[in-house]
Amino acid sequence: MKHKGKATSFDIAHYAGVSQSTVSRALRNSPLVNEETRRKVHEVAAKLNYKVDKNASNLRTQQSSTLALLLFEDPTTDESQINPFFLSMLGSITRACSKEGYDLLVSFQSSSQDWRADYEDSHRADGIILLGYGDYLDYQSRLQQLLEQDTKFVCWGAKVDGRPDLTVSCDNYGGGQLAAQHLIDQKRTDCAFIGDASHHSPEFFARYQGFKDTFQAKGIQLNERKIANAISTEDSGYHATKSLIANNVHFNALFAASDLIAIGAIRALQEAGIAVPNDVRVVGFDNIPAASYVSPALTTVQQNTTLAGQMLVSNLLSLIRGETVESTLLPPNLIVRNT
Amino acid sequence: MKHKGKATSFDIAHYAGVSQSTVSRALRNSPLVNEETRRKVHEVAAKLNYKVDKNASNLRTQQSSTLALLLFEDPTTDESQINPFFLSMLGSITRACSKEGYDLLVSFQSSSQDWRADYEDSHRADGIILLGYGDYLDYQSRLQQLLEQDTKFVCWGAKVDGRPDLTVSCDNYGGGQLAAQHLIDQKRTDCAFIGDASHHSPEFFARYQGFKDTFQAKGIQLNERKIANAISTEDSGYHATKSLIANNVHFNALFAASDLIAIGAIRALQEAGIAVPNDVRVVGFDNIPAASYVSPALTTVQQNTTLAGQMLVSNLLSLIRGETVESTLLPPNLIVRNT
DNA sequence: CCACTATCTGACACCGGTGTCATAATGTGG
DNA sequence: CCACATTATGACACCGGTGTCAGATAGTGG
Repeated sequence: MKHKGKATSFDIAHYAGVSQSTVSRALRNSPLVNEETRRKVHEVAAKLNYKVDKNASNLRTQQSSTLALLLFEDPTTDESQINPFFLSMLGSITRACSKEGYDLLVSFQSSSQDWRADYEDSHRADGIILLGYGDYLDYQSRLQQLLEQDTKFVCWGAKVDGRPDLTVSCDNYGGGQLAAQHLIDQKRTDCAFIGDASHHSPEFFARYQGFKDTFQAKGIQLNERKIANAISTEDSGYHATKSLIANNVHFNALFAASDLIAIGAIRALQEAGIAVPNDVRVVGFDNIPAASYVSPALTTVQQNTTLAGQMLVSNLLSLIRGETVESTLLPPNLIVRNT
Repeated sequence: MKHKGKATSFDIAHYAGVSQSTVSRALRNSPLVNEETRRKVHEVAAKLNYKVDKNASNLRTQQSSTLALLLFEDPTTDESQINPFFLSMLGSITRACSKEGYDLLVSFQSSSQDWRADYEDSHRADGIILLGYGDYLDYQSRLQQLLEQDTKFVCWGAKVDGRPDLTVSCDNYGGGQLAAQHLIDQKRTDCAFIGDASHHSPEFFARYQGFKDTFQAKGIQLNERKIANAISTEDSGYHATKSLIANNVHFNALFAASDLIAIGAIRALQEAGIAVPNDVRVVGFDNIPAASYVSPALTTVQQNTTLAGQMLVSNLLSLIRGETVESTLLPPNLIVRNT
């Protein structure tokens, strides 16, 4: 009775005394099959622990009920740590996929050469989610390529003018405004910014713009000298802040383009004997888990990762179904803690 | 010239003026095909942006070059947060997979009913990695089922006697010893333990045993009243510690079964006006990213997640290839910080 | 009782590759 | 020049499902 290898629909057909076609229909609950027959087939299938071969099924139907997630990070990041913000996005995307009945293929783009966006071409996935800060290598030209190949994909991250790709992102500009308004309310108007004030990372740039513009609207100009560049790591934030301090730059508030940067900045400040929040108030961005654990607990702009994951998945599925979808901008949220 | 839909090997064959069989061979660099022909085929394939259809290929070869990762957490955990330790394992597993040329399917087991370990049965994956603390629902009986179905899988977590599954885990017992020895060296022998001292979670239990036995070897008996149960969340650690304090339990050291618990415990201690590390020294377990960011920085037992991910993948691949593999025990590592 | 419809089932082509086998073309030694 | 090995290629079955079509059976109305 025990076969070598897995049971196929032919085995079920044999034991249930029907044709293989009927087995296939019965298992997918086609209305064409008699109630009695369906019961019988299901029963035999359960007994033989039969599972539909997804490869055969996908091959025939030309779709995979699978999405692919491409996760890429700043190439200068060492390989041991992954930005916790992306990890929590990963978690919410996984959950959203499974809620929609899709599987998720995950892939890191750790080195430049293995840009593996061919999941759709090879019929492994019906669509692709791109997750990462958009300053990765020749990101732009690669997106262009995907568009030309008519690959279905959604990007996490800032919408860039003139790029017709579908994106889901946090309102980074609005988040910068929130941070600025909070500091203004606290009467801290002598601000430093740590992140990337150039166009290099569209997300960081938008955060900076919203921040700067809000101050400007109050007649306050941000001082160029109080801007330091950093990528999104604790270490980078630490060193950027240290160099500000070493250059005798003074400020009573600091806006960091990400929580990791903020955490590094706080460490640098504390080492220099500068009290947080008394001497310098700090606002971060992302609301990563660690933000609430550090002490003092970090005030930060929250990105709703659960919603973001759901929107990425549902927008992508709409796109795949051929519906017209608009890029989505999610409202950020200020979490006031102790910095 | 532009086809509707993706190009197939027949299209390549047509344009290259050879048979489809030859295309297939040429693209897989079979030695049977002439150098000149191979070049020509590759050239046409590149021009048409051809990618092998993985479904067809997998169907024929009966393997998928894909592994599946089942991530399950304590069912009481709310769905928004995922244990950061598992996230970093996820990261290292993803990297290890891609290094081996395998893709990774990720799935959360958030609710009880959707135990989807059928990735192998449905030929979606060649093997399965199970990741989670082993107190998930009727975990044991489900493993038994996988074994009976001859599914290829590896578990992260404690090796349980009499269970013939392949595991990779940290030496939790040894980790408990490290923590104990460290506290003894610091002359802190009045210890509390927060975690799970029952057999419920084999990992936590082993950590507790190693800890307890080391003290016992020095003639010190752990006081039952100083043990509090907690699952691996910050909140649970916080409440467990709070209840110890409320019950007037005194101690000058605390061993937490995980970093999240330790972070929650520190919060409870600090709120109660108990200084860390002066009044109570704290040792955690896992070395999650946040451990180094909290203040005071957490002393903890590190699990080498990079190595763990590599071992899980390589052991699973060995198992799939039919080689005999032994369960692996990874050495833990004490990271002394400021608690 | 026949014509016609509704319901159910089986035969068969097909998805796009891979592997086997037969065969053609070329080369080598006696 | 023939026997034989070597190399390169095409024809074809096959993986395990899904969808289409034709046909069998039962049911209904005139």
